[in-house]
Amino acid sequence: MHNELRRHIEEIVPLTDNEFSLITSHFTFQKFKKNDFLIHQGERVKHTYFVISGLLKLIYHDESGKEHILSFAMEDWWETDYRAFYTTSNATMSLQCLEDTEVLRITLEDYLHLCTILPKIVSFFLEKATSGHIASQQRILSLLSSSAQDRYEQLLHRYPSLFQRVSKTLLASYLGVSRETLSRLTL
Amino acid sequence: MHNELRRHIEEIVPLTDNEFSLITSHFTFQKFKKNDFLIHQGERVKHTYFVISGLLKLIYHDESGKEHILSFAMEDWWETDYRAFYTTSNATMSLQCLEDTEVLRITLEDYLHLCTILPKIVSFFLEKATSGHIASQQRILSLLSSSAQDRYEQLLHRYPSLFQRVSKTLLASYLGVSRETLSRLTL
DNA sequence: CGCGCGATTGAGTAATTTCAAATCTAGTGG
DNA sequence: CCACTAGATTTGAAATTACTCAATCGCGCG
Repeated sequence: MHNELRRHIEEIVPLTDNEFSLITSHFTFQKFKKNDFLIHQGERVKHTYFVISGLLKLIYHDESGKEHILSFAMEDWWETDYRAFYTTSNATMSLQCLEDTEVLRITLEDYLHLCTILPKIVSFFLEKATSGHIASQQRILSLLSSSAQDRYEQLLHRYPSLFQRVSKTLLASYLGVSRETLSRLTL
Repeated sequence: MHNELRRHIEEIVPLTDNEFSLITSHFTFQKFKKNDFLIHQGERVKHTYFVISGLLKLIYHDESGKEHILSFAMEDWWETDYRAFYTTSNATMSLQCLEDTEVLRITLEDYLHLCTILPKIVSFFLEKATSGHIASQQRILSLLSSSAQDRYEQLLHRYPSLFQRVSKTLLASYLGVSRETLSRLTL
């Protein structure tokens, strides 16, 4: 069950068996059922999660109770409320399962410890943080400059499997439009 | 003129004089006039820029010619078209001066070289990439869940100096609304 | 067969955009 | 000191777009 993690890390930095067991010793395996919460808005965020299988949504409930989707997290994705995780504070978002999901989780303490004893993993995390930053910028760009129509097409082109795995209602709240508006788009 | 960079890096990782001169040898100082372009949409992106003084805007011109502002970059900020920079490809955005601006620039080659010979700088860049990622997520969150009104207040609360330094038109295109709409908001 | 969930459709309402005109402001030269 | 201009901001009004609320449709499952 750790093989996915090794393959994933080795796409960026090669590892010896010893290094990899050093890594796995910092992670804990955990299983969740559909609809379970990994992170609850308002509560302390202790972990970052690496998704082995399944699907998560990172969501924010605004004052009026409406749900906004910041991101989906599927196989090989890292997800958490990063702001809360790195500052050891309370979550402004929730992280919830859309399917039964298996993850590896790591605490901030273990994350920092791992970076100390295995410096090359820092390069890996840098690569991940960078690509995450780039992806977020692209998302901002599309929110600012593209119509809901175009954003929908971009999303489905990039992650075709989402169309199969999640409801239109959820896609709408990722795109930032009401489900009725999404429904009226002509593909 | 490199002192700003040293102070900035040492907020995250301490440096010896030798280490710092190693760093500066990888950067080049450059001055720009107001309205100059550091990056032109469509052209190759060779550098990441550290802003010593002045103010930049990272913008995207859509098909209809409308300008969208992804980010402002002021003193101590790092900015570039990151996607294009890391993949050595052409810019989808432009980076332009709103004021006379002084920067230190580094190429991807020098960036990677520096990471090799000075591993502790990787931790610094990781910290920057992480906080950049978090900031982008917060921006997405506010685009999805807050009214233009609230976003405007959040922006001015977070960066009060922007109100002095840039026109309302630019703030509007950062917030994702027309300048007329911004003008009609009651503060 | 009927229930329940998600998706769609309709109609009225609210918010934003667009285009145009008017106003304000800072800097310039007489 | 004042008039003038260029650029930025504000205001007005029509047109577009998206939202909300409600009703209907479609489909899988007990």
